[in-house]
Amino acid sequence: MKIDPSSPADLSAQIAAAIRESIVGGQLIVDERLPSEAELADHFNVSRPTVREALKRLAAQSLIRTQRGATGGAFVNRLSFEDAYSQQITTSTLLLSMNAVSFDTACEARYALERACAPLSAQRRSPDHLATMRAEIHRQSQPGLTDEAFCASDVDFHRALVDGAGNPVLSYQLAGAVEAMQPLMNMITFTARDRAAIVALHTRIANAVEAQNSNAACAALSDLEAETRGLAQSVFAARAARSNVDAP
Amino acid sequence: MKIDPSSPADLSAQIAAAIRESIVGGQLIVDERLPSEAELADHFNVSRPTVREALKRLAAQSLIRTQRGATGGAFVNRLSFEDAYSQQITTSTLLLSMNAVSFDTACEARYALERACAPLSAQRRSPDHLATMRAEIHRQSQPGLTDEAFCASDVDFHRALVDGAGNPVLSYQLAGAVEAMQPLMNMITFTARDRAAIVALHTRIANAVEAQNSNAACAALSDLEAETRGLAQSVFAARAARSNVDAP
DNA sequence: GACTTTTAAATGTCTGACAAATGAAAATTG
DNA sequence: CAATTTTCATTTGTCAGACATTTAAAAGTC
Repeated sequence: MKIDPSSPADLSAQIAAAIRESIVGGQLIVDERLPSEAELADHFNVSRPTVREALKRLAAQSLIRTQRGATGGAFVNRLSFEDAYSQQITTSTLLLSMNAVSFDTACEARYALERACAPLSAQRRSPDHLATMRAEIHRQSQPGLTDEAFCASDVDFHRALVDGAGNPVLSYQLAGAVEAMQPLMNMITFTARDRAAIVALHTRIANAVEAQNSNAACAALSDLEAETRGLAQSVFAARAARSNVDAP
Repeated sequence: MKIDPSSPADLSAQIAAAIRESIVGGQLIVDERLPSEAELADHFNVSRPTVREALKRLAAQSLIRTQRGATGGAFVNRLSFEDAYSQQITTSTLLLSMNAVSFDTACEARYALERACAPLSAQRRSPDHLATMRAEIHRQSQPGLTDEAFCASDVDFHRALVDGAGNPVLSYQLAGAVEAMQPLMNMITFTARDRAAIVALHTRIANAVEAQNSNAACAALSDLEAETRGLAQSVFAARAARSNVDAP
């Protein structure tokens, strides 16, 4: 592990990269203890604050964890699915909100991915997943539900569908696609009729999954995609028309 | 933006979380300049090194960038697709390598997701994507190619397939699934016969995509999945048998 | 032997300082 | 006056040294 002191890049960034390579490359294994900050500072010929900045960078990516005390130090962290989920969601959400990704593009990606899960979910879904889907459908039918609560329930419904596939890697990959859509969906006002249509489609999906009919599930998902995109389009069109009148 | 000095969590972690919330929540917009380190230290009642550790955490997630000089400082960063890709790949790779995810589980997820892209790719692929796929197939047919180069070419082929869908969000989501498999694939030794079978399947996929036949593309992908899983199974079985003899 | 105290090692934080980069203002020059 | 150069203030990057806090192991005590 070497760094180049004459490089224009920050020393702490270089050190973080060097250690990261060692972890990704397998030279440092899970739960192994890194040298102490003082030893690292010595090794890289930098000061302790610089080493600390490097370690904080790695901690931010959940690559290491630190522990105080006599036997403390920095340890290579086992990246849990949970940590990976939340990183994935944060990244996806920011990516969509900061890059003027159109609603259609995000929606298309999300439903394409969900249709990839549907056959597996239809095949393997547990009673638990079905129960969650039914419960969320019921919640969505309640009158007086705020738009945000409706969207949150929508996310939970789709998560149950994805988790039903019983493949944690798939669940992880889909987490970003499903959750990152929520802020976009929150921009939509759902009328009672819109909600009824969505609930009906959710019911079709749940029925298809329960009947282990993957074709029907995919078809229902496609219809839901069309419904969602149409809904968004009319909302955005109305908004654009209004702003044209307000500020000609 | 407030922090709790009596909390057991690191101050730098708390400060990072507070700023992150402001970015994700939209209080800080892209390219906006954060207060200087000295001002932040003042605001949070901590020292500058502590603030710096917090900022490095955010920089590690590409949430901010820093610039030196008179008008320098920390700026909210527009998360580029490129940055998001590489974060996604790092996270996915570590998740697979650290969590004893079976080859089958990872493989199933990957091909399920690719089949989600295939219809869109068949519909929209540009001549460029087709050319890349053909070129990689040609490279894979070269004798004397190392196993690692073969795997790298495999990844490039599949990336072209995914990018053919013309949906950057989909490409981003798939990047992790495709690239994270490479280390697992690298554990396999490909015989000439294995390679021929894979090249034949790749050709079938490319032909189907060129003919805009999404059903054929999905079918070929399913066959490739079966081929890959079978291959991995026999390799791992042979390895297990050998180690049983070596160390009874 | 069980309990308490001490101690050493490690991270967490602070203070103060200097170096280096950088853009803007001021001074200089044609 | 315009163009160029110089100066300068601001800000991040780095360093050195110190103290606080936490933690587990070692030493001491009953």
